[in-house]
Amino acid sequence: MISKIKFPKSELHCDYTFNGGQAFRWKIGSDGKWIGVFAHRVWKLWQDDNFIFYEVYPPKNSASASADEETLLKEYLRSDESLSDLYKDWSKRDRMFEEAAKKFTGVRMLKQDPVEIIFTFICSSNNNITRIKSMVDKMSKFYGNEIAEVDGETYHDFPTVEKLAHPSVLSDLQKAAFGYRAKFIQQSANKIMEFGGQEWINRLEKLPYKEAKAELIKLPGIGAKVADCICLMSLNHLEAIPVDTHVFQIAARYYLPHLKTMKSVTERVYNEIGDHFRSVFGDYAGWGHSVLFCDELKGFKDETSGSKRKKSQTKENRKCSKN
DNA sequence: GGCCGACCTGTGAG
DNA sequence: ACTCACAGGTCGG
Repeated sequence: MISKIKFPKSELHCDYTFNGGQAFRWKIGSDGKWIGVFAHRVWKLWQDDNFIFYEVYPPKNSASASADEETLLKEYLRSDESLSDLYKDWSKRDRMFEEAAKKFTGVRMLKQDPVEIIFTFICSSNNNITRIKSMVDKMSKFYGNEIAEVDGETYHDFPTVEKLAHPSVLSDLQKAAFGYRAKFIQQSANKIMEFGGQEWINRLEKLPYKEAKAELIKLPGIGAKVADCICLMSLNHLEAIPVDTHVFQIAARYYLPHLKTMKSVTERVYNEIGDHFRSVFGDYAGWGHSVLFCDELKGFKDETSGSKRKKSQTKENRKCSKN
C-alpha cells in the first residue's frame, strides 16, 4: 500500500539527507526509489516537489497501522522542525552558510536509533563509507531479526546490544574482516549492558549534551568525534559538532585562523571549534554545520565544476620510517 | 597536557 | 601486478 505525506522538497532532499554521511542503511533500488530500514521496518521512499511517498514492509493493511507508521516516519524526519525557518536563521547568522544553503537544500538531521548509531560510528573511525556500510550490513545480517524480503533481497533489523555483547561476536566479526573494531564493538556492547542496557541509553537522551558525551566516551572505540556523532544523530543533542579533519580544515581556514599552525586537533582545540560553531549557529549548531559541510563530502563533489581545491601540501610530512 | 605512531582492511591512484 | 597512501579516529606511551 502506497501512502503519502505532504513534505515539500525544500524541507527534505532525500539524496543529501540519506547519502550525506549520517545514515548508512539507505540505498537506491532498481526502481529508483530509496530503500532502507528504521523503526524495525523496511521503508521504500520517493518524492516529488510537494510529497513524500512511502511503502512499508512487511505490508500492513489496517488503517491504524498505517497511521502509526506515518507517525514513525515523521519522527524519523523530525517533521516538527521547519527547515526553511532554520535555514533562514542560519543564513542570517553566517555568510558561509548562506552560500552553502543555495546548493544544499533540504538537508535534514534524522532522528536515528541510538544503538544502531553507536555501533555504526564505532565502525566509522579511520575508515571509508563503503566499508562502514558493509559492516553495518554484516552486523544486521549476523545478529539482527529478519524483517522482510523486498525485490528479492532480505532486510534485517539492527541487532540489540545484548546480541552484540555475546562472547562469540569478537571472533565472528574478526573473521568478517572488522579488524580492530571487532573488539571495540563486543566490548562496548558489554559495557553498555553493565551500565544498564537500554535504560542507560535512554538516559543519555535526557542528560545535558556534555554529560551524555562524557558517558559515551567511557565506551571503547568512542572518542570525542564519534561521541558527538552519536549525540547529534540519535540523542537529540543537536548542538553537538563532530570535529573531523574536514571541519578542522575549514574552521582553521575561514573561522579560526590562529588554528592554522596546529599540527593536530587536541582536546582543547576540538572544544574550541565546537564552541565557536555553537556561538555562530546556536542551539541547532550540529544540524547547521552538517549542511555547511555537505560541500566537503566526496559523494557530492560536483565534477562539472572544476573548482575543486587540490588536496595539495597540507601534509608535508615525509616520515617514511618503515622497518 | 600535548604529540606521535600504531592500528585492521579495502580501494584506488601512480 | 604491486606498492602505498588514505579513509568522517582512537588509544596508549
